[in-house]
Amino acid sequence: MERFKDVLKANNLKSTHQRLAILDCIDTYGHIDIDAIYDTVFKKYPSMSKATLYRNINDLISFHILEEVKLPNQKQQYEIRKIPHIHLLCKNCAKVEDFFVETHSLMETITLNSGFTISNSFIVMNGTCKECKV
Amino acid sequence: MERFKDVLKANNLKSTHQRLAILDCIDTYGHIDIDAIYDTVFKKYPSMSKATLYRNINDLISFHILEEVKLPNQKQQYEIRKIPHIHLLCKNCAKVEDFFVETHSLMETITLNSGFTISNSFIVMNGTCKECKV
DNA sequence: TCCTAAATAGGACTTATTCTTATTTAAGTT
DNA sequence: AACTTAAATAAGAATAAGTCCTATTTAGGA
Repeated sequence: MERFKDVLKANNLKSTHQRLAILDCIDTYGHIDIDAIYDTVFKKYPSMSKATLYRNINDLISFHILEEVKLPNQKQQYEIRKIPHIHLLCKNCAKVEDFFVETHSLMETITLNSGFTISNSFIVMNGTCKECKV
Repeated sequence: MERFKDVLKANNLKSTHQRLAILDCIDTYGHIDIDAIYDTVFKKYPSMSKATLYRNINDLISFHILEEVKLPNQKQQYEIRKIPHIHLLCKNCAKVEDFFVETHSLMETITLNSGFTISNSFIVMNGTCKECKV
């Protein structure tokens, strides 16, 4: 929790209960959509309005504290910003797993052949996780 | 246009004017969001309702004739389904470019190290296109 | 403890999407 | 070419998602 206070302070944002609860919730779940955040935080702060949630999500994204996670055929999810990584999505159980892998050579190939200067990438791999395999 | 009639027929879907206009529009633009599709098709068929557009987009996706294109910080776009490819998004001019590149070795690395069985991937590279570079 | 800019609550408002039903149409059959 | 019918559409109601407004509250520095 303290780490989020520091992050907020570093961005001149006040550490309100709502904000901390939102960050804590997203951190706990790893990847979560807006309704699930609302349900979770609402249990702790029943007075919190949806407007507050939406506003905070948007603010935290623009301060690069949160990041969108866009998965195929799913509602948008959110995660705490961390070291660049890709997402593995299990088609069976819908679990989302972070995975750290070097993508430089792929980016280089693309840069060389496309003329694009690539700064960052968003990669989702769709498949079946260990647990769901027979 | 004939090719779309064939695709629809192969899926037992009727070739309505609206459907063909939607497919033609998406094909022309390459990547386009729902409002832009509406504006374009509406010019040709002012009687078309939004419900028809939404219904068709969803149906065409479930028949794998269309695919979602989810880009960072943007409204969802749609494209005609084609050979697997990745998307290059220019941060400057917002242009979306299709790019064909071999991703097997990356997928293999991930499979080996994660235990996931990967079936397909969604890759977006964010950067600056040729034309927007100085 | 005081002060003030920032943040929240709550509801109004707007935009996005889906649902419902009467009407129309594509396309196969005669 | 007319007939038939299941599929598709139009139009608007209904619902869901997201933003805006403003009076009140609060975090956090002095």
